[in-house]
Amino acid sequence: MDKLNSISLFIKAAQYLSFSEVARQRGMSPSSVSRAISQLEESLGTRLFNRTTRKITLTEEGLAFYKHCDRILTELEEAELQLSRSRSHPSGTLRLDLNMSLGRLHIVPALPQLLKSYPDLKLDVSLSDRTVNLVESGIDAVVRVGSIPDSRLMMRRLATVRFVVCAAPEYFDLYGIPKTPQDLLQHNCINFVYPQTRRVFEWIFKIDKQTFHFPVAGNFNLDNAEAHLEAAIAGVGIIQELKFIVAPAIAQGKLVPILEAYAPEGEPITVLYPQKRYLSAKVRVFLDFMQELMVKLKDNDIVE
Amino acid sequence: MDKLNSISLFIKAAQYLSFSEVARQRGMSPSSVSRAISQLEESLGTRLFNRTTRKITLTEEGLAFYKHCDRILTELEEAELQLSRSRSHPSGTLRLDLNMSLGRLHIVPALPQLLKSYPDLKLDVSLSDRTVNLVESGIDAVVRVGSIPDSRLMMRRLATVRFVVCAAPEYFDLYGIPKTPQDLLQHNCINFVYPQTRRVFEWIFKIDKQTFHFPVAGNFNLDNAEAHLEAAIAGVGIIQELKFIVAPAIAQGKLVPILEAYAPEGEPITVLYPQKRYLSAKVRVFLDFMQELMVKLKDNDIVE
DNA sequence: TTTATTTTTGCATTTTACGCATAAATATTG
DNA sequence: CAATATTTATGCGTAAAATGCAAAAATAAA
Repeated sequence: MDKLNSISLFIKAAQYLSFSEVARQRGMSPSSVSRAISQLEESLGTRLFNRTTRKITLTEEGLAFYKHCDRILTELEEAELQLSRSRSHPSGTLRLDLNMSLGRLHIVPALPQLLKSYPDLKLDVSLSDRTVNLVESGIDAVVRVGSIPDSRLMMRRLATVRFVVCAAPEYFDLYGIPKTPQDLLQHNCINFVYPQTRRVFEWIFKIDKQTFHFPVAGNFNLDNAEAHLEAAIAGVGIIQELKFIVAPAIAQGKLVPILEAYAPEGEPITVLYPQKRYLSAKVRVFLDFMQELMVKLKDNDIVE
Repeated sequence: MDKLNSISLFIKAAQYLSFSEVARQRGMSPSSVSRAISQLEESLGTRLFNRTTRKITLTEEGLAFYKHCDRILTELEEAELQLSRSRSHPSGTLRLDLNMSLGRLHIVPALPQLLKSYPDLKLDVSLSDRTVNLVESGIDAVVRVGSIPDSRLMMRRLATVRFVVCAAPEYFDLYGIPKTPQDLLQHNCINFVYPQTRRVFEWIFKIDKQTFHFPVAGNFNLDNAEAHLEAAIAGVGIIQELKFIVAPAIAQGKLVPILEAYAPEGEPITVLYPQKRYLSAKVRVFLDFMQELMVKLKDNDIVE
């Protein structure tokens, strides 16, 4: 018999001074109660009840133990209650690591709304694109753009974001508008370099439903997506960039999209979080928040 | 797995952040630890650890639960420690019910010594000769003189006390000294009446190794042993009384014993206490105290 | 890239718990 | 005072649970 259960039975027995009554209330046989208490006494090495075949009374030691244990069980219940509360009511610190660009441009601006909805929630947000160890770093959720290698983490695919090829209208005025991917070879294409691997991002196009990786040339390499954007706005050259990065500039007429017929499959926007079972409230709430945010972005035609 | 054990394992795991280490320390297999924690999480409905196959870290909820439970387990240990202390170190109130005469004349005067030896001990003493229900009345031990009907109580026979026939020297000066029990029929014998049953105590003698009950006559009946004694000292008549009652008066020459050759078997002095298992420290200490007291009485030839 | 460590899971075995029937003892009731 | 009913304790057979081992999966370290 579970010691904690024995103690719980002991407490009831001490209150009702009857094993049978406890047995009735707990839906078990009187013999089980009797045995449970006996074993508890054995393990404590102390007799808790004085017994006759018809009556039991607490020994002095039993009374002392009862007072202790009553409080202990209450505290344990409180501890469990707090857990179940934190399960339904998000609180504590939610630690996030967000894709640099998506985070800065779209998620972080929306996060105050999340805090407003859950006043007990605190946020600890980092922006990066590296692979983080959720377990070690204590991070609760990670948002990434692009395909993710398999891991033991839970993944939820939120949306797809397309690549857009574009440049400043001034650039096109000077050098003309490419009509096919091949035309890009005659243009100054600003390459993006992955900060981690230092490898140059290969432009992608879809021609007749087939996807092609397309090395392009240029005199300006950058390893930061927003600097990449700024360079294009400045008229340095053409870029292929994720739509959520260039969308505001396009809307403002600072950039003009081209080659839309050759747009490749988009990249997935994914949120990763530890284990599925017993998802904590704060992570659950963040997942919902991201879903809603994606709906808004979809409405604005920024993601799909 | 016992929930309390699971919690204990959880606490160790939270401290070492390793199931294997806990398993080593507790001499069990890592799989058991893993399963115990999993089941605890299941029962709480909350994930306590973030896991990889090589590392575990506490979740925020796990940390909160850890803080709670660490204290709870400590308190439980304290409760058990207190029990084991009270088992070895007598404290609390020792409730006694003592035979009226033996209690008043010999036990109560010695009890201060017991209190001196165990400063944490309190005494609650009643003097009576009735049959008491130890369980219901909450009495820890009862001292009785005379044979005891079988019961579920533990009995320890401490000594035997003889009956003594005696009277004041002034009485014998007036009426002569009886030489045989039969001679008593010519004397004024003060009868003792049992207060409960109102039956007259029948004098007992041993003649040629045979015990005889012997109704004697008199004009003075009493239901109190010490009043009985006082009446004899006053020279009213002859009494047959327990030795521990008359011994001081005999020692002082106030009473003179007679018919010692016919002295019957004595009455047992018995201490009764509940159940044998897990005898509480205070009762154990009282039993020892009574043994010692009886040794002294034996040395003074008051009991045998 | 290889090695070693750590968590997890399936499986066979041992241990433990549970309820029933029964015994023992004692309040309660007529 | 006797009969009845209630309560605790125990033996026993069955059912459930825990345990350790072996092996798998995954990852940190070398």
